[in-house]
This record gives sequence, C-alpha cells and structure tokens, in this order.
Amino acid sequence: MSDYVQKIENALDALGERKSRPRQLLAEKLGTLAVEGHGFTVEELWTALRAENPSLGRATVFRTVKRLVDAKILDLIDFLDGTKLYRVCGESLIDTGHHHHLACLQCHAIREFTFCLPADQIERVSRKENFWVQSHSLTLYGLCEFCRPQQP
Amino acid sequence: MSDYVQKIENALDALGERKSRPRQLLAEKLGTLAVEGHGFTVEELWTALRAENPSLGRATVFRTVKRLVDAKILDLIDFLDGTKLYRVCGESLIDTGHHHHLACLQCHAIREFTFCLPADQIERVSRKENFWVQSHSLTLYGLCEFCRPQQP
DNA sequence: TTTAGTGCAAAGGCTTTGCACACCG
DNA sequence: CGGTGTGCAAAGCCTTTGCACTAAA
Repeated sequence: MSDYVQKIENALDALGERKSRPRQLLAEKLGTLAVEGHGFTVEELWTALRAENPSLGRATVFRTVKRLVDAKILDLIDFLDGTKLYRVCGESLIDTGHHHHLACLQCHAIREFTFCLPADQIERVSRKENFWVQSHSLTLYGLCEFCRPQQP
Repeated sequence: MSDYVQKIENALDALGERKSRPRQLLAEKLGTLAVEGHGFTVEELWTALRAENPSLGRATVFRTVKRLVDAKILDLIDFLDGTKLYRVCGESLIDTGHHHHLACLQCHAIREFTFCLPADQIERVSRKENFWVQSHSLTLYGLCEFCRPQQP
C-alpha cells in the first residue's frame, strides 16, 4: 500500500508544489482505494477524508481530483445510467500499460483489462473515414462474477 | 428527409401514445438533424423548436429526449472536455448496423463508423476476466478532415 | 515574506419535479 | 370524459468560483 501512496504523493508533487495536509490525506486515501480497485465519487471521497479532518472542504477535493484526472492519475468511468465514478488508474501508478475498463452495471465495480483494439484496425478506420484519430475510449459493460447468477 | 421524420414519429408513437404538437415539431427537427448528422444539446434543440412554437417548454424537450435515448433513437456522445452531444442514431433509423463514433475534438462533429471490436476478442476478454459482457462503448477522438491541417 | 492552497458560502449549469391546465383519443 | 402530455417555475444535483485566511517554502 505504501507504494501507491508514495507514487500518488510524488504525482501530486509533480503537479502542484506544496505538500499540504489535505493533499497528504487524499494521497493516503487514494492509496487505499488503489489497492481495493474501487470506484468512488467526489462526495464519497470527501466524506471519507472528513473522518480524518472534519474541516476539510469539499472544494479542495474537487480541485485536487480535477488535477489528478488531468494528470491521468485518476480515470473517470461513465456508466450509462448517470453514474460516474473515479478510479485510481493502474497505468500511471504501476505501469500496467494501456488499458480499458470493465464496468459492472449492478455493483459498479470497475476493473482494468489490458486488451485493446489493434492499432492497424484503428489506422484502417482512420484512413477510410479521413479522420485523424488521436485517442480513444473503450468500455465493456456487464456483470462481474459476484453479480452474475451462477454459471452451469 | 421525410423518411427520417416518419421513422422518428413512428418511434415516438411506439413509446408514448399521443401525437402532440411538441412531439411532432421535435420529430421534424430531428429529421433535419439526422440528415445533417449534427450533434446537439438539449438547449440548442429547445431554442430551435421555439422558433416554431415560442411557448414550447424546456422540460418537454428534456422529457422527450430522455425517452428517445432510452429507445436508442438518440445517442449521447461524451467528449471528454465536458461537452456532451446528442445525435440521431443511424442504426435504429436507417439500419446502418452496429456502429461507434468518431468525435472531432475541435468542431465537435460526430460521425458513425461501422467497424467494431471483433466478437471473439470481446469473448476472450470476457472469459479471461470472468466478466459477463453485455454491451460496450467505443469512441475514437481526433480531428475531422476540416479541422486538421492539410496533409502533405 | 510570499504566494499557493484552503475553507466557506454563494453562484452556476444543467436537469428533474410538482402542479394545474390543455388536449388527444 | 379520463388520463397523458405540457408549460411554468421551483427545486435538486453536482461543480465551480470569489474571497479572505492559512500555512508551506
């Protein structure tokens, strides 16, 4: 766990400059969440942080989360039912490489998987459509093993 | 054009029951937008409809758009900069088949392309991750031919 | 000492909802 | 008529912003 916290702290250092108490708390919490792989809302994060520091402001969490998303430390996964959850991105923290997400429509668990659309396929679409592709997003929605009825 | 309008009206019939003036106007406007392939916000749609019927309420547009999204008549494309645009879905209206979107990050044009991740690849991920995949979303972001600097 | 960072509360956007009325069937 | 659909305005969410204050370097 300490590994993740350290890396998140380093990432924050690389962005903003100062190590404040709120950011430190946030890094610690995100370290835990990274291990568990849970998705979370800003509200949930804020609530959790206030357990440690009751005066910590909501805006601070929003501001820091935004920075972390820009820095690709956090991913934002959009379930199509209106739910949107942040998740610590394994790619930047433990070098899992290029990945996309499996999103469970029932319990909202999010998992990374490292497979992707082959580059030559993207290239083909790009040429055919005369469209310069810079990035892409791919999410598979369904049910995780805990939410699915037992298989035969 | 009339083709699209007819199909959208039919789709609305299939959902709600009554043909009201607001819904008719909305179907006509969406017919035009389907031909042009433009993405739009609810606000833009509302503004356009008020040109025909100044007393048409914003809530009506929201309510109808929501129904159409649920019915997969409209797609919602999420640019990652906060922009979200609706688009008439070719798949349900003119049977273009399974498709995904090319989204221009500059002018916010949205185009459909019919290529997709091969089913056996999805199947492989599904088995490997022990995750039952029900649906997926794939969007390619980049620059369309009009927003891109001239190629050599 | 300097200035990024913070907390608070207010303001913003966008979307939904409650309610009385309108109007389709 | 009966009940869906509508318009309006108010309320709800989630997020951002302004400002004075705190504290890191």
